[in-house]
Amino acid sequence: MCNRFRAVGREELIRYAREAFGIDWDPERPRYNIAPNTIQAIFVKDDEDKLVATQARWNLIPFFEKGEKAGTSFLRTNARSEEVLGKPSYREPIQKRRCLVPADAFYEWEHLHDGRVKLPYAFELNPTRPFTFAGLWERGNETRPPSFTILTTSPNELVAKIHDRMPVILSDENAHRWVAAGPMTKETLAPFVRPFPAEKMHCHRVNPAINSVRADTAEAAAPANTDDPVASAEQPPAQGELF
DNA sequence: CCAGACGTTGTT
DNA sequence: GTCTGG
DNA sequence: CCAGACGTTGTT
DNA sequence: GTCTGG
Repeated sequence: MCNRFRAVGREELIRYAREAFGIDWDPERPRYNIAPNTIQAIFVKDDEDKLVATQARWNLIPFFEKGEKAGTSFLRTNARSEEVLGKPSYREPIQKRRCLVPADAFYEWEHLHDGRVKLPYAFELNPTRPFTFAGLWERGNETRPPSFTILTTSPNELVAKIHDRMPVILSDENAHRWVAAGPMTKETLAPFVRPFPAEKMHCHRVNPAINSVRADTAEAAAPANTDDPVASAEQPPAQGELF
């Protein structure tokens, strides 16, 4: 789960970065449909321990993967918070390269009719406002930019209706702590990776046009038109041909 | 995550 | 069915 | 010792 | 690079 998210409210995101983190950041364009392997802003500590926005690719490529095909065997867009301390890909990032991923929604799909129908939902804070995912990043090199992944955890009651995992969302207070220097142990990690409270979130169905990663538009990210097309959207496609 | 492709030969 | 691209 | 993995999600 | 499996 959580392989799509949204960051569209330019003014809100600018204000959030400045007021919550003291970061001078302008997302420049709204991203309605952020997909794996795309470049997106993350917040990291710089050499002087100051929080800054930088660009990174969503799909963490671990330091041991070299060459052209690095990162192509499978996605590392999510990292299980339960496993992250021990996995070779994340062992060092969880200690030294934690980051924040600014967003204002994430998408989840409800699968119907044996997976032939996929209904997208947007999950937002309530009231809707920007937030950050807990992320990890890895350095880039001559041929590729830095890369990042988003931690996952068990779902809260709201997300559990659709999926059995959810991304780790940080309170503003925890976001500061997340990127503060310090060793991470099972005990110190635990308070960060608890499911974000369901009562502070809400969700709604979205236009299925969002399914296509190329649909990076306000129309595709708009709430589903519940006046009519629910039935048709949920109608199973024809079951093969009858000769 | 979902959508869309899924192939070879020739080759001025 | 399975892989790649976004 | 060497070889091979190194990851997550979904499963109406 | 480092860990796991054989």
